Amino acid sequence: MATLQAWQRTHWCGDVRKGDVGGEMTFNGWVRRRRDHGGLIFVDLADRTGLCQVVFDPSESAEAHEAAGGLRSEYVVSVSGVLVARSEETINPNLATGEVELRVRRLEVLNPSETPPFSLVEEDAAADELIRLRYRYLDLRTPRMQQNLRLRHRAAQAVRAYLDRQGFWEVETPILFRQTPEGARDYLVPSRVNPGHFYALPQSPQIMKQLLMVAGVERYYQLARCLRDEDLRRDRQPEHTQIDMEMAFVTREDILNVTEGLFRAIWRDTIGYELPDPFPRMTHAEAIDRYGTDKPDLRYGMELTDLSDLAAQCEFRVFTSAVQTGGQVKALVAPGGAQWGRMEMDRMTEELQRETRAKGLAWIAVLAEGPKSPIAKFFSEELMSTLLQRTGAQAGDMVLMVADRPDVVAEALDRLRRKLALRLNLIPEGAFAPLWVLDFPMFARNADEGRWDAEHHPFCMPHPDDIDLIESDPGKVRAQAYDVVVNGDELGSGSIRIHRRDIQQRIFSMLGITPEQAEERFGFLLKAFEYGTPPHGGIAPGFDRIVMWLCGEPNIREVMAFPKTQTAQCLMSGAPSMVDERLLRDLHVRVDLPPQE
RNA sequence: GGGCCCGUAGCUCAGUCGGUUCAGAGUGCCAGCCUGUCAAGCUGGAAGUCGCGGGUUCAAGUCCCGUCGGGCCCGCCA
Repeated sequence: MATLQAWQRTHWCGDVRKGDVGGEMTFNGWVRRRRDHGGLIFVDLADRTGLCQVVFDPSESAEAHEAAGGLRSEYVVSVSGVLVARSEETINPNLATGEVELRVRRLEVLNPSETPPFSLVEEDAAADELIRLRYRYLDLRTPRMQQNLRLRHRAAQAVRAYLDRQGFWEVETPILFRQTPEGARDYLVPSRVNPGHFYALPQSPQIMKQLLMVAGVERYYQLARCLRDEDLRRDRQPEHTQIDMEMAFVTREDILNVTEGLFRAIWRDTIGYELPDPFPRMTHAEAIDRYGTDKPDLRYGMELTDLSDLAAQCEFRVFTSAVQTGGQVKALVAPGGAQWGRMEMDRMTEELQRETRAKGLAWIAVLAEGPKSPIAKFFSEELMSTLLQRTGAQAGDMVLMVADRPDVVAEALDRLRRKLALRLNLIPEGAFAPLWVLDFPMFARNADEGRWDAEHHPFCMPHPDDIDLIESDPGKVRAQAYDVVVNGDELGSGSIRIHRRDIQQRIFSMLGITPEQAEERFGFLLKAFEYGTPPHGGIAPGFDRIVMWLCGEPNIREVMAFPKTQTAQCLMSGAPSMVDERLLRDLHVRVDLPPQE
C-alpha cells in the first residue's frame, strides 16, 4: 500500500458529524464559497459527498489565514486541522455537517481555478442549458448532477446484482457490426482495410443476443449502448443505454416475472420505493379501448367511455354518421370541468383540432340544474340521462366527446386526457404506476407503401392461436410482444422470438421479404437458427428513461454525463467535426456536400 | 422536412406604444474595510457587437425578412 501524502484526504467533507469532533483530519475538495471577515475567513469546502465549513483563524495558523485570503471559487485545496463542535448559536441547521467545522492549521492550494462561467452553488439560479453543456465538466460538479450520476450508478449496480442473482451472464457484443435492415437509420463506420465496406453501429444488440441463445448462454444481459441516427427528443438521444436481456427455454410469463423483479429491485435499491407486486396487466386492445393509447398513465383515472350505441340514436349528424361509417363516439369526464365557459371550450376545441386529427370536440357541462351543451337539443331527455349515467359524470363535471374513426378518437382523447390530468392536478406527486401491455398486433398496415410492416420486429413470435391467420387476416394476428409502461412512458419492450424456420419464413413473406432477400440480409442468423435453437425471448428496458424517472428529471440529458443537443452535437467537444482529408483517403471516403446557396 | 418558444453584462433577467427616466437590476468579478459568517456585511470600481445579416423609419434592443444557436412538439424512432 502506498504511503499517504501529507495533502491526501483522511475524511470526506460531507460525512463528518459531531462524533468525529476532536479528530485531526484532512479534506480534499473545491472551494465553493468564501466568507472573508478580515480577521476570520469561512470557506465552504465541497467534495462529492457534500459540503463542510472550514474556518481560517489567525490564532490557529496565521500562515493559513493569510493564504486563505487568496482563495477563490473552485480552487482545489487540501486543508488539515481539528474538527470542532460549533457553539450553539453558530450551528447551521440547513447543513448535514452544520454542527461541526474544521479549524484549519494547514492549507495547500493544489490547483487554482479560473472564475467559473456559472455558479456551482446549489441554491443559485441554474444556468441555461446551452452554457451548461458547453462546460459540462463544471455542470457535472453541481450537487444536482452529482446526485444524478450517483443514482445512475446505484441503478446500474442494482441491475447487475439482481440479474446475477437470477443467473444471467453479462456478455459484451460488438459495437462494430454488420448493417442489418432495421427500423432506424444506422450510424456507419467505413472500413480502412476493406475498401468500400462499412460497419454499422448497432441500433440494439437484438440479433447478437439471439445468437447468444443459440450459443447456449441461456440467460444473457448487458447494459448495452444503442445507436440510432434519428431526430432527438426530450427522451431520445443518438446513443442510449438499454438493459438488454434474453432468456432461453422460457415462456412469456418467465420474462415478465424476471423483469418485474428487476424493476422492483432498481426502485427499492435507489430510492427505496416499493413497486406493486405483481404489476397490473392489460392487452393492447384493452389499453387502446380504455385509454386511447398503448402506454396509458395509470397514476390517475379518466378512462374513456364508448358511447357509440347511444350516439347512434341521437339526432346529431356528426355522431350518427361517424357511427354509421364504422367510427366511434367516445367520451372522457373532466372532474370539476363544468365551470368552463363557452370561450374556454372553443379554445380547447381549437387546440385539439390543431394538435390532432380530430375535427371537433363535443361537450356537456353537468350542472346541478341539469346538463348544458350546444348539442343537448339533439338528445332526448332519456337518452341524455342514459349517456351521462354511463360516463359516470357527477354534478360539476365536464363530459368531453370525440366522434371519428377509432384511431382518431383514440389519438384525440389520449391527448386530452393527458393534458387535463396536468391541468386539473390529478397526478399524485412521487407515485409510480407500472403496467404490462400485452398482445401487441403482429403487423401494422403501412398506408404509404400499401404493405404490412412488423409492429415490433420480424423475429417476434405470433400468438399460438393466431398462427393460421398470418396469411388470411394479418391485421388480427397478435404477437407475443409486451411493453412495460411506467407513468405513461414506455420503459421497455420485448417479445418471445421465433425459433422455428417455417414460421419465420411465413412472417418474412407477409412482410414482402423474399427468401433471397432474407438470405442476403439475415442469412447468418437463419443459418444459426438451423443448429438447435432453443425457444427464447427477452426484453430491453431503457436505462436512461428509468434513471430519468428515478431522479425526477424532465429529460434524458440530465441523467447522461455527456449528452448531445437536438442537432446531435456535443457543445463541449464540438463533435461531430470535419476531419483531415488524409484520413478520408485512408478510408476510401469522399465527401460530397450540396453546393452552398 | 414542418410548427411553436427563447437569444440584452461572466450568470439570471427587466426593458410598456419605436422616441436622453434606453444600456438597466440582482448576482458574480476586481479593490478596500471588517473575528462567527453560512445567499455574510459595508464602501468603491470595472464590465455590453441587445446572437448575426439585411430591411422599414427622422429614429430599432423594440417592427419586418433571412440566418445561426438552444429548447418543446409533429414527421421519424421495427
